[in-house]
Amino acid sequence: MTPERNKATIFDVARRAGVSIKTVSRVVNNEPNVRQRTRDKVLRSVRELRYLPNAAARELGGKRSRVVGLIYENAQEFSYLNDLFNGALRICEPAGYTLLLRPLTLPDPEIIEHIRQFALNARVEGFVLPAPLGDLPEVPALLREMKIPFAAITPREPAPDEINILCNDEAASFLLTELLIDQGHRAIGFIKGHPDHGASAKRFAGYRQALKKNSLPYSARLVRQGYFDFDSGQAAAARLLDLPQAPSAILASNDDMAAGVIFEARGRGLNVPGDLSIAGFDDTRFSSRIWPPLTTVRQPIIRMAETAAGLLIDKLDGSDTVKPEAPFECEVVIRESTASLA
Amino acid sequence: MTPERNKATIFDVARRAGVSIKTVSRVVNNEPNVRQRTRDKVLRSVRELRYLPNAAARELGGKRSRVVGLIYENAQEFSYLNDLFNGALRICEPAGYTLLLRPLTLPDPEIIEHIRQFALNARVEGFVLPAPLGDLPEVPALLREMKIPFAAITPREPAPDEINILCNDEAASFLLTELLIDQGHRAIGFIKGHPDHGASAKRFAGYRQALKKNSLPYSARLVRQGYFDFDSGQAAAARLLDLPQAPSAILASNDDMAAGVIFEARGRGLNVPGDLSIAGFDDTRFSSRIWPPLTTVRQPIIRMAETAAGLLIDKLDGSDTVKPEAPFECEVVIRESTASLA
DNA sequence: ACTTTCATTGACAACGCTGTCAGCTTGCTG
DNA sequence: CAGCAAGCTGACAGCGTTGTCAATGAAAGT
Repeated sequence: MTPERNKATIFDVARRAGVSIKTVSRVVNNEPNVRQRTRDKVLRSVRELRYLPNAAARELGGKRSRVVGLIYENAQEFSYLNDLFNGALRICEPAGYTLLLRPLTLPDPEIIEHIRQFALNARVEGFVLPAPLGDLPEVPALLREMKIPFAAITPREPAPDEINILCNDEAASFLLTELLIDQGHRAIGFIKGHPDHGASAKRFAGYRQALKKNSLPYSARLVRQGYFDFDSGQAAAARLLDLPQAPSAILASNDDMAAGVIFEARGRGLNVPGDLSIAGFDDTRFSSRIWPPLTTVRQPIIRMAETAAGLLIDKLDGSDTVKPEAPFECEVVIRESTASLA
Repeated sequence: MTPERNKATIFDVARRAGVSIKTVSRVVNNEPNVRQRTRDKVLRSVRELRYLPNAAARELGGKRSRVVGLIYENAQEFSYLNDLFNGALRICEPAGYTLLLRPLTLPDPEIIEHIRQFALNARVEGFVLPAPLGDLPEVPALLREMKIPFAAITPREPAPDEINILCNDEAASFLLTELLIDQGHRAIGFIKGHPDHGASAKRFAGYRQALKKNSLPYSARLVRQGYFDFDSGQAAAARLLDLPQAPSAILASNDDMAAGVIFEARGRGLNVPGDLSIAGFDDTRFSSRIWPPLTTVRQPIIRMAETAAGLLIDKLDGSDTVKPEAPFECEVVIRESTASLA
């Protein structure tokens, strides 16, 4: 069934270069102890024959599959997943690694078994582990037990000696809240994110800090629990707007929920941002395309995914240097869903 | 680097079952000519040892990689891609196939080379080929030349003897247009989709048919070219609304463009659907979450992807029966962006 | 009972690479 | 100039399957 492929094998290359197959192997794998002249000869031969090592033979002989797994929660924002995948792929492909995706549906009592099976079946050498999976304690635990390295993207509790890609959510939330305060808002509603996501707590913390720094009272009535989805945002907004002293601005912990807030406000005939300012987090594809376009915070997901994949591959390739990365900077994007209090 | 894996090999299974490795191989691969009693013995042994065939050895020995490739245009709607991937994965995984994704950015003069490299590097045995890639003549041509089977999803020109997954876009477009006509609209604007997509022509054809059937005049001024993206939808809407006799309803060839139309209408202070009815195609994740929720058409993408992957795998596994599939039915979803003409 | 036929089974050689280890060169050192 | 370490190279044995083909067993025909 498999169509005809690149026929050249390591033997062909070796014969043409007048060396042994082992030497070709050394050159192809960038191993030391090959004279420069020999190396050149081999490389020329490789080029001329368009030699491509057979991955199956490589794995069988060498015990390395060069497969990186990306597991993710299926309910995640598509644009987040897309950025994640594209970023990781951009690194894996040129490095000769295969990137394999595996969606997971939460909550899932058998999630551990699913991941284990995936790792075994696909012979995954290392995982990219985006939020919120890195926040479930059992997932990192499983990978440690299986001795499979992973790069966690925005985990709640970054483990030292492991690869962690962080982002200063808290600072961004602080800035966004201050923006609203600067615009004159005093009663600022806040919709929390899903409690299983590490980011939720950080975003909430930034909100509280900004209130404190600006000597505004914190009122629990102005804070509602949401779950990162549109519906929970809408429901939370409904309850906030029903308040006797309704907020003049609402900060939602992501854009999906912020869209829900806009939806609810519109349904009540409220003018956004005239009657209600709304801001979110994430800057998804639609954030700039709903009416009004959303003030939000953008994470450099693509670069974060690239870095995650890059560090992971370094580790798989045997580099022992564990350089802790500085957190990535979020960017506040100001659009038309927020305005000064008249 | 590779962590310890399932250690049992075919030899272990064979020894335990008291047969030769070849017999185990036959059983595992569902080959004929094994007595039922022997088969049972082997299967029990497989279960007890939790035997999992080593994919690398399998490929090396047998020339079959069991890799299915899914190439797609990176600019596609995320929810479309997500459904595509999830549908295909749902079939591939249990069938023992690996599903590999490869985004492509259009236009790309080297697209052929990119696909060729991907097919070679990843040893892809068969492709799932969603629109609009199946509509570029060179892509199917390349795959035919490489003798790699593929399943085309909604191709413009379905080739006989190949796997084609179709959908009655035209009929759906017809229904949607008639819906607007029934609501009393007479001047109905239409925004065409990207000319490289086969679906664009079909959706336009359905629109024209509905006008004709209802004896409404066709006016080229009411038709604008779009490119399936938000901005082109907004721009087209601007020109339609600038018309001396502006339409009272606009049908956009997808929801992204319809969102652009809503955006433009809002910017002009128009009330949707009071002053302008708007409908789209695709029912993306946000179609029901913008204000007002969009009347649109939903394709059963997941089922289409499942069918595509299923038929492709059947073919790869050597089934020769080429059963032509009936087109999938689209579903018109009526929401609040359309209303009767006052 | 004696072929003949076909279903069933097994022995063994690929498949294309990497790991191991031994052997051959160099270039120094004393 | 012998002696030795380090650099370089190659021979060869796996790795865990599947493909091929020969051997065996059972059923059927004469």
